[in-house]
Amino acid sequence: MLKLRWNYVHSAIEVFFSSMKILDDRALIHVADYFRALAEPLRLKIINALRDGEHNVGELTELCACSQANVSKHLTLLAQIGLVTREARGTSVYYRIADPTIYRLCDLVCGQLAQHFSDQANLHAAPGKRSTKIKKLKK
Amino acid sequence: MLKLRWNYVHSAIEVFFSSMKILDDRALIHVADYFRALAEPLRLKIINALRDGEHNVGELTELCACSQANVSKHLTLLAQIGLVTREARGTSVYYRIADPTIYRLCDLVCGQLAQHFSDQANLHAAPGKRSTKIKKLKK
DNA sequence: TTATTATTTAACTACATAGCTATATAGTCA
DNA sequence: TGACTATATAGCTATGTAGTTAAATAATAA
Repeated sequence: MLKLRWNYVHSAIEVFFSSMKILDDRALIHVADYFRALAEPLRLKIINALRDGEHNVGELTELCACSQANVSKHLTLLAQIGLVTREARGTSVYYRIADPTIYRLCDLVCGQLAQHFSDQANLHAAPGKRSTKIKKLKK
Repeated sequence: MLKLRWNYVHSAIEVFFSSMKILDDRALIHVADYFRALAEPLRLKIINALRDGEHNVGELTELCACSQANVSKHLTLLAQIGLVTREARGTSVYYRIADPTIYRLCDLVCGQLAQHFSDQANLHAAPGKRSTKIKKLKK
């Protein structure tokens, strides 16, 4: 399974060396758009709910415990950016993850955050070594 | 070098299995905040400029070709979220990447976007197979 | 046809924030 | 001390967007 994911890592690193270092402003906008799609808790919740496979809008509304219109709007955005695919069947519309890469992104962030909070906890646990440089996460 | 990065991948995947599936709403907010920090072209530009090591605010202002106040504000945000570290030396303040993970994130997104645009190009090049489901990226 | 259900969309409000200008703060040197 | 430089911040405007409500659209069934 880990083997399976290797190609992704390899190609991603190649892309980085070939393009990331010379990213022009236009490309940065696309990358920022991609990250912005993941910068909303409800969208992450939807994405997380799609881990186990496709769901229709009603199911996702239930799973996310919010309004159906709101879920629909977020799904539209996710589809526009190519993160999910849309398939109408009967009166329902089923969405599924189009790009499993997002889970690797989320995993990396989770790992980093865990490390970050762990570091903070250690700093706070060590008297006299409290960090004054990094303020608390806003809000 | 690829070997070196392996531990990161492994631990990230472990974190995913241990925590991502049961992310509560509070955790989702933190993850979203992290992504939001990367959801701004200028911040990505700053991060990219820090690839080769530390820079002070003046240098970053020059490299990003924008106002000093704006760079400072973005750097403050990046520091708050733990992506960069701040170190005052003399009258200057030097920033450096605190979390190399972000480059792996950017690389993944770049790879995915390249794939996405490549797919779109192929779709547009194949008459009669044009996709109607996914609209163009907004704006 | 009408009724029903599922989804999308339009219109709106409230809020967050990017970028600007001007000012404040802090360190260095005379 | 004052002058100078580097950085941070306050106040402001404009823009984007999350969430809500209500209406529109689309597919199915009676």
